[in-house]
Amino acid sequence: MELIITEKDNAARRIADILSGGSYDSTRENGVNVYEWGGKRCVGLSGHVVGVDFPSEYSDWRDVEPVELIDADIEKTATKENIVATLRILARRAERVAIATDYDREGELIGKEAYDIVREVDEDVPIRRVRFSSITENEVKNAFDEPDELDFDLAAAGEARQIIDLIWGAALTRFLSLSAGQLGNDFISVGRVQSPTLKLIVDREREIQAFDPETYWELFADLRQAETTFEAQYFYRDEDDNEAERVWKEARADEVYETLSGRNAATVVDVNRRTRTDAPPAPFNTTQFIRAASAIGYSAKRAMSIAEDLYTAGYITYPRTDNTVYPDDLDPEELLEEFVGHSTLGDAADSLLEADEIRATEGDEETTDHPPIHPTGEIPTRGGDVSDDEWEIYELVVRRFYATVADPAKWEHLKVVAEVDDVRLKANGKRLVEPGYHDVYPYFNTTENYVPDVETGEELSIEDVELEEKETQPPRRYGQSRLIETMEDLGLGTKSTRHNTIEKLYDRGYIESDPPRPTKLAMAVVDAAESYADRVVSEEMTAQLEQDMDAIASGEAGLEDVTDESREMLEEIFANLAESREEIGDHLRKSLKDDKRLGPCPECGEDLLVRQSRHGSYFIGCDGYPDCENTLPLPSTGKPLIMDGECDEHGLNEVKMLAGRQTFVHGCPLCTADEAGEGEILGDCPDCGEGATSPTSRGEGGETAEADGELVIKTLQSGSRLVGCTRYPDCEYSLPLPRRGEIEVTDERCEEHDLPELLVHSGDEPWELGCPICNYREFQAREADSGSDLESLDGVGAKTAEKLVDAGIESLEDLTDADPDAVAEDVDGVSADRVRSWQAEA
DNA sequence: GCAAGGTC
Repeated sequence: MELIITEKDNAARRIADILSGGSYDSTRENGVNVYEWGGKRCVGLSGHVVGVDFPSEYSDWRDVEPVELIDADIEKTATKENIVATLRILARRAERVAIATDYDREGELIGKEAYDIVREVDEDVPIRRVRFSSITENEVKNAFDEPDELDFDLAAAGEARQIIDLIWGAALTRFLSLSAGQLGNDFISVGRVQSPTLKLIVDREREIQAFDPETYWELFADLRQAETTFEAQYFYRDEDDNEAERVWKEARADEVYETLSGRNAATVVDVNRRTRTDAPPAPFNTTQFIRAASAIGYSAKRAMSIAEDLYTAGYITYPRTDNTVYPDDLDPEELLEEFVGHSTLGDAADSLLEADEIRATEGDEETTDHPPIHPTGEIPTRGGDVSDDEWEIYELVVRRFYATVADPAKWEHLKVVAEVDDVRLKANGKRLVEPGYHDVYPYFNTTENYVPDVETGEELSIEDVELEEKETQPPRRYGQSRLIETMEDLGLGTKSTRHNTIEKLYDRGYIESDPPRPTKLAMAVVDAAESYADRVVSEEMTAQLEQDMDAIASGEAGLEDVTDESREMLEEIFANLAESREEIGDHLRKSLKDDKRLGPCPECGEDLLVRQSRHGSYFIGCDGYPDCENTLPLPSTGKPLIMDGECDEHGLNEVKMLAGRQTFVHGCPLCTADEAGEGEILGDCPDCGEGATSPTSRGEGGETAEADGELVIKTLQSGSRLVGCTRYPDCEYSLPLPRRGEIEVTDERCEEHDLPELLVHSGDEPWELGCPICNYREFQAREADSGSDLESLDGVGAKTAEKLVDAGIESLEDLTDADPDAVAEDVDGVSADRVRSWQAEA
């Protein structure tokens, strides 16, 4: 029997299909799929099935000095025991083995791990390596016709990385955790990838904190030609012909304002027209996919999770790839034909097929493991096979593929300069004269700015002059997708790990909110690392490791050379660290407290801190405990986040409760503690409260407890409100509330649902909303209707429409009336420019 | 209960 081993089940099935001509049988052993046909068995691993770790005598953090880990043995142990067991059984019966893991460095290491498992049970069976850059009939058959040998040097390069990452990560993580007394769940982690990533965020925050805003002025004038007016901006040109719009001296700004206001016409002195070609984008790699998904409102984690589901279901190709060049075997024309006749994606495919020649764009990176992300041609049904969110992501992938085979777009730029005495005004017009790929890929901003045709010498009347005082802005925080792009540029992490690394920073309490902001703890960890172990917060460590791995792979260096040198460097770091252990610990402990501090305790003046009870629920307690027993309650939904804003009355920071889509602002905990309405318990949750029968599991160990959900009024981050369950996200029961007006909880109770009747104060007369459940049906009808016409806009799907509705924009009419900047502020992932383009469309 | 890298 010949045994074929692949990196994942999906690849095993496809290879079996190709080599067997579709005639394979599949069985399951230990929960692992095995595909068999004519004397062959094919089994898929699940990535790494063994992992490196220290022997068990090193596992108690308090018993082992972290420095001892540097020279500790490192063992390989099975992490996927069922797969390893299956592999052993199959290997015993194999006469030949072919390793067909992914064609990249990590794939070679995973192949070597399989090799070692096979060798344990059979010293002699021939083991070959097959390499192919895509799973297609040609490539796979050729690879199996000419099998190669495993590249042990390349695998050793990967092993060196494993060893170095483990030693540095574990030793430094334990050191910091022990120094601050943070053991158990709240340990303080450090790593080759996570720490430089955290430093990016921390450095940006430092710039923001050090930023000193400067005042400047900008001047605008509306110019009119016949019936059309357009906006022009004052600018000056320095000796080097650099143009600048910002005026730094108030006197000069006033002077220009006087000149413009005192005159009623400007003379056109220059008209400049040019066309610009706007090339279609390259195929999607993971990073660019995440970026595009984030522009339509998906977090990196959510985008990847949906892409993985779409891949598993067979609708798109493998979502973890660096490749931006389609392989030769992808025939774009054939793939386009799959979409012909489709209700929403068909027309675009038709129009693309009309071209004389279909050629795809190419990016800079061509790799051998997986193709760029593209649709497979298998099309799901919206609302049936896939949810609205999944469809939105699927459509993005399809349309990106369309864009890569579409024509470039053409813009016409028109720059007009007009003068009033020595004051120059400029208007930049742009028109999309040939939409090209924008027709099939509506995710980019295509806002036009209309400036009429004017001629040199023409007189334009000045309609309106504005002088605006502005301030320079600090640099912006990294958004998740920008962070992932920067990581890629710096070589940090891989296509498969970057988004996980960011999640890890959230989990460790290093960053909060979105875009991520560093906690005090994060600042302290980066401080400490910069002072004592600069390497581990620098991208240099990865760059050096890459070089070392290349040296191992090419045979110029041995694994031991590289790991020994790395161990020596870490020894030196520990020699310096030892004396400063207490100092570092104090700084970390202080920062941990700063992250929890709300302000002075009204009873004793010590600090009020966010604390967690033994059961896991959050409350506010005094640092003076046990002398001061003052406490304040917090809502039971979500995780508290301390905001910058302070309550004028009590001097305490306001609190926001983070709970995904049900995130809401709780406010000053002292004000809200005795305030009626907000946070007040209305009654038991019909889904999971007392009286509801379904027992729900919670807490550690998964023991079941009596359900105890209660309904409260929440104000979400977006400002909209709802009646939701305190056990969200475990219980998602919710009832809608009107967007406007103050809600009063009355003493009347609905007999049927045992909930209070609600009164809404908006306008002159309060109106009775009544029992929120009784009103649900009416609301449902209203909500179902609202927002639906928004989806007619280019690039607005259910998800975006929902977010617009949350922000108070329920119809095209609302959208037209809205201020684009305010909308961009309120709605994640929507830019003011995009709003303007919708307004133009509406 | 440490890392980073696969995969789900």
